[in-house]
Amino acid sequence: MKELAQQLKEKNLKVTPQRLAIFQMLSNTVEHPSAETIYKALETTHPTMSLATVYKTLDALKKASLIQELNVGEDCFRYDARTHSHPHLICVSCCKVVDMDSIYLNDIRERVEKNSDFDILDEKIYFYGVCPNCKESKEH
Amino acid sequence: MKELAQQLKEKNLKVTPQRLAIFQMLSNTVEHPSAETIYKALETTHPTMSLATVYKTLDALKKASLIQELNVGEDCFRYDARTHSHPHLICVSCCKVVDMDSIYLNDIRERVEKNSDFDILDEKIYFYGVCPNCKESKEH
DNA sequence: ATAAATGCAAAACCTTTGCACGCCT
DNA sequence: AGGCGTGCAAAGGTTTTGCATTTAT
Repeated sequence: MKELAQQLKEKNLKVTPQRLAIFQMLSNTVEHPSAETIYKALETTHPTMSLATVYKTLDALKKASLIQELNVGEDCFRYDARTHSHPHLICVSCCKVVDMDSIYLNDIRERVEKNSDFDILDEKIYFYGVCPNCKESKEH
Repeated sequence: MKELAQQLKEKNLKVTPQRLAIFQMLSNTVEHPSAETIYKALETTHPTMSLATVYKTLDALKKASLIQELNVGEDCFRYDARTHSHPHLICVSCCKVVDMDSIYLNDIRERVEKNSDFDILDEKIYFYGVCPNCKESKEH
């Protein structure tokens, strides 16, 4: 994987400790955190960083296509450093958001383009259900 | 189509002029309006109706599965009286939201269930692109 | 040097909530 | 009488904005 700082530079974004910390945190998690969650996770290592900076950074990264924003139907956005379009599975019981490998739906964009008059640029696919963990706990 | 009032009654929702107006407005449009848009659209016929009532009604209809809530990535929700799960096409240029016939993606839930350990209950599928109208105006 | 990023506070925005009043049975 | 729905105002929560200061290049 390319150095995160390098990726920022290529998009003409100045490399600041705050941006690196946020980008790195997002790159190393599978949790799809919200702005608030990111802010709290970095509180100990970056105690002076403000929530506004988190929002501004997420906006910059999003516009640079270095991260993507998720809308799973909550009151806030979540963020994902995997920018390649892929479906997400959301557990309605524990609210966990899990990545799904996009290969299983590889052909659907093509199908949509064929059956609509839109030029498709992007897609967001969310499946809601019960995750394996929660299924198990319900059985007990 | 079943009478709207009848549908409300079946869900143990009292039939009020406000609820009927909102439900009817949603049933007769393909525009996927937001709460604010609904409120403004009904302003002339129901001048005393408050925005809070719109929100409360939408919540009641949603919980009764008479409408569904859409998250197309804007700052507010949109609503759709077609409750059968179907993909939506969003024009990134004019922000129009269009229904797509779900038959074109009939098999995907099945595929997701087969390739994940989730029990799938619902899905939200959004495609972002340029609609025919906007494609045309860009060419000029 | 200078253009951009940060941090703070305030504002904006959508949505929810509390409560009194009204309506209908 | 009783329970629910409405409308108003206020509150809540997330996100954005303005501005002075600091920082990166």
